[in-house]
Amino acid sequence: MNEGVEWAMHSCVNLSWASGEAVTAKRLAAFYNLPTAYLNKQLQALTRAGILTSVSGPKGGFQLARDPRNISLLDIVVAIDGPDDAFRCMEILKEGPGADARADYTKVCVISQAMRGAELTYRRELASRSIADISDEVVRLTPAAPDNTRNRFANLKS
Amino acid sequence: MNEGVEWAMHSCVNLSWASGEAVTAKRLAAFYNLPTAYLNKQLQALTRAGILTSVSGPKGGFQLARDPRNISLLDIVVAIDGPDDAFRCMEILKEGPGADARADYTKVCVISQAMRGAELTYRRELASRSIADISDEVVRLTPAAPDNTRNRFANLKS
DNA sequence: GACATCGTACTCGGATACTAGATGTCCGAGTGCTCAGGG
DNA sequence: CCCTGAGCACTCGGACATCTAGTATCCGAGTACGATGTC
Repeated sequence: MNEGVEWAMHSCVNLSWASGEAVTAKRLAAFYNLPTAYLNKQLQALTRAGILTSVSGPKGGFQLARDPRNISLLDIVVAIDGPDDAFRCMEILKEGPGADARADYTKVCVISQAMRGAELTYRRELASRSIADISDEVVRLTPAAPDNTRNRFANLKS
Repeated sequence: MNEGVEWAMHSCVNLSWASGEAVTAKRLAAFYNLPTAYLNKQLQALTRAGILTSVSGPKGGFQLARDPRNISLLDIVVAIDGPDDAFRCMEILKEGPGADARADYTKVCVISQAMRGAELTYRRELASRSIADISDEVVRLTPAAPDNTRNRFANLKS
């Protein structure tokens, strides 16, 4: 899995604490000491997926496009890592004996079904957790986190 | 995910129908028109993982090392794709404000927890399905499959 | 005729190239602020 | 003093290198069969 997924999730949580202000890729990257240009690339992907909105120019930056409750972890994974399943059925059964060239072995093959089923539970789990859930849990553990984040962003403004 | 996982699973199911005879990588590859040497590499990985046993020389080949009921799909995924989770927590929080260098953010980070939880359900699902389960299901749908496979192997003996 | 030994053919095993995708970087496109100039 | 417009500084956006890991291949190690020669 793409490493940018982790960056994107943390950045989205931080953005949920930015109280509506646009935050630049530069500051988001400085927060965790990440390469700015590469993080920017991931943020672009989130923007294309409709998770973030972006504004160019001075006072520009990124912010969440919708309520954090409506942004699931799956949304982020799909945006960064693509919609394809990890297990790709290449339909090798079509080369085997008694194969039906018209059949869709992605659906018919029992192994493909089992793998798809497992990935489905995985995705359901990720779809059931939103950025807001993550934020709430973090706040429960360390209530000062949002303020710390805002202060950090303020200090990075120099 | 490594493409060899699919090959390995189909080959294990076929081996479960080989009635104890060793099958060469050459024949297993010819079955689905796969590159022999590369499939051999995957079979080696299965052997190292203790899923298959291998014998060199004439009348050599591969066979299942244990009862198909005790070979889960997860075993195969781990053998081919490695034991690492897809999501690797790089502990970027250690670069953030108020970080504790001694803490293990793989365990502490809420995002890491959520991702690990999702992958856990995924692995549980795969661990609950054995090669024997797959075989049974295939036989239920097409009872002639094992015989077809044995015949195919016999015809490939030339 | 029977046995032992050598040779041979066949298969697994790991070391070695090749290639695609992830990682990382750079420059152009777009936008709001600032400041100068004129009314 | 206020308004207008051009310049500028800053940021996003996508095109361009680099590098790891998956893909593919080849040759050596190991083993059983069979042929051959001898007793």
